[in-house]
Amino acid sequence: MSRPEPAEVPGRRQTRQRSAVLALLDELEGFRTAQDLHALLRERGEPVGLATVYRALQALVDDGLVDVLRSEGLADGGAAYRRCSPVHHHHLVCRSCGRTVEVADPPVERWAARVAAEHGFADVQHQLEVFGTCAACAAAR
Amino acid sequence: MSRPEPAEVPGRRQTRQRSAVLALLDELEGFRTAQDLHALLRERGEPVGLATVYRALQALVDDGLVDVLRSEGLADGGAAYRRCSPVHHHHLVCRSCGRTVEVADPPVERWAARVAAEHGFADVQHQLEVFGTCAACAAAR
DNA sequence: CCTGTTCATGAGAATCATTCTCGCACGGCG
DNA sequence: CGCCGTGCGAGAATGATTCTCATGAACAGG
Repeated sequence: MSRPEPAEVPGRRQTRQRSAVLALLDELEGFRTAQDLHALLRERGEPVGLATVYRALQALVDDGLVDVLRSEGLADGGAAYRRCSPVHHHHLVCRSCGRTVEVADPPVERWAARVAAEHGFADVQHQLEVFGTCAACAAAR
Repeated sequence: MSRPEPAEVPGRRQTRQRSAVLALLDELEGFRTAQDLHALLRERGEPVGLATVYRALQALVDDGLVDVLRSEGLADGGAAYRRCSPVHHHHLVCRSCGRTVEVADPPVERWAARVAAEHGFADVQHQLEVFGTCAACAAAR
């Protein structure tokens, strides 16, 4: 109950671990699981606790700096994270190599809002992910 | 209103438990978790093992008779299942009561295919879910 | 209808990702 | 410089899903 700042970004403390997580995400191109990121950090000689990685990722998601993916497009049971631009967008993800392209789509935004309104739904939000096999992976196969 | 003749798939045995799961799903309108369905079945006096519910649901998903939802729009950590029409469609889900409306959207289909093609992606598939608060729930609040 | 083979079932254990607990260390500010 | 509160880390706890394996039911052939 001693929470000074509710939903705003309270001055997140700058720590070595948090910076390391963000820096790592900046270098990676596809979605990675928390466990994955944790393993990568240790390999790099950045000892970070697993719980800390989860905490950092949640904070980053809350701050809108990272996107999370829970679809079955990847391995089951694991949420995947990726550094993203803060503006609303969707993802085109390679099923095979995980490479991701951010795409915007104004028409879908409008469509979602309209359809929701037609059915009496308010406070609308939506999720759209497109999966496929990228050119490189298709060629390799 | 709907034919009581579920698509029987070769190699799939018809058992009391499997029928019970499918019958239950036919009556429910929203997405339910596996644990939820398990509890409901026991209440109805249909003793079914939890593992069996999971197996039945997976089989139904494989056969395309049931849709699965893994988004964070609902209860945390749990996949939700729902009886669905076999044709491609998307869902408009009430965040509060779980009521679901199936919606079709040809424009999005075309858009997804086009965007994927532009980036060299093949074998495309997509997922789109819209969450909101339905009229009834908004009024109740 | 009867019987054998095979696959499904069920109870509980195992697995796996994620979250929580709690004592300790460190960042930031006075 | 020293305090206060937040972040950290290791391991335990949680909770959903999957696996194991002995038993029983479903279908096919006789």
